[in-house]
Amino acid sequence: MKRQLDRMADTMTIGGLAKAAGVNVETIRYYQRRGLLAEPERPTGGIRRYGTADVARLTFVKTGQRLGFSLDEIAELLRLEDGAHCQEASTLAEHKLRDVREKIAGLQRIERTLAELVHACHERGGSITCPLIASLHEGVINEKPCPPEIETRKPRDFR
Amino acid sequence: MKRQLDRMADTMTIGGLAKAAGVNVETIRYYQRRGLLAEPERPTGGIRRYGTADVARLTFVKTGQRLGFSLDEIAELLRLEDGAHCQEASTLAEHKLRDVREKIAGLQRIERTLAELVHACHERGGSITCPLIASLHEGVINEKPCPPEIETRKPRDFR
DNA sequence: CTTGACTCCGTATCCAACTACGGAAGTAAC
DNA sequence: GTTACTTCCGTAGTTGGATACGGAGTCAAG
Repeated sequence: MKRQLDRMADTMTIGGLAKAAGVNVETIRYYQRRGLLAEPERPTGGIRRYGTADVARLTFVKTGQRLGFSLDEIAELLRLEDGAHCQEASTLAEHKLRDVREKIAGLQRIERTLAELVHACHERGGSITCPLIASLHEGVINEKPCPPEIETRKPRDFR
Repeated sequence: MKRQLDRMADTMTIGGLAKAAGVNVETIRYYQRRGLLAEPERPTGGIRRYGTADVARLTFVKTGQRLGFSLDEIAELLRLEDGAHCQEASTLAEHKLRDVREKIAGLQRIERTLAELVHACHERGGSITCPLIASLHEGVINEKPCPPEIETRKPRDFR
């Protein structure tokens, strides 16, 4: 699918690349530091130029994030980028899928409990205490206290 | 429900309170700094004592967290703790419920896409490229690109 | 009266993924 | 050739919710 476009037009400055990919300049630098994006050579004291391959790279990263992958995981996917490692790549995706499903299940438990409490608050006939507040005191659990705690370390909200 | 227990037995040290409430000592100090838990007076150069009311407070906080409230929101709920503000409290819960539902919806979109990609990876007959990797290049979106971006700021995974 | 466990307190560090800042140097338009 | 924007680069700050550290003080048992 790609032609000699590759070497053709490395014409953008970092600002242009940022605009083209819809990210912040600082984010690009950050990705370079993290090794997610190569830093092109710069012509003796001049300014680096970027091309469509770099836009593609950023698309890859951002898409990965939208799917819930961390930057480290995306780095791994980039290692497998040649397409010859479909097995490994999809295994990674399966792990992620499991994570996502667990997260959904957890949130659904929260949802049920919150919905019940809100409902109870609306229903309460002249009861003195607020059902929500009361439940917080009593330590409402929505059955299943999250067994051995699958510690997913803060994978920031996808954007 | 509460009797004069209140003033009765402020017998625990911070370590005992931590054990009783199932949290770390440092967490208690942290909550004190954040104003979520009062610091009892300490008898001239002595050691502070805590009681059942403090355990209850910690239960309240931890339960709130399990329901997805941030510490700031929990502080707000504590302000409404007297039970006379059921209206306000449940409004807060309704907001949270909306957040949670949005989060679930977002994760479900991710889930669908990931599941499709994993499936495609398994199905692919001799195709050269890995469908997952290809999709990342193409910028897979699972319809609905998250319109004005509801920026929920990192509400750490509930424990 | 010493040992060991705990408390107190302030400050520093962690995680992920950025974002911001400041000074120097390059580049582009007038 | 001056003004105005960028780029480069290193470093520091942000967010939320803790956790860790280190030195000094306290307390109970032996």
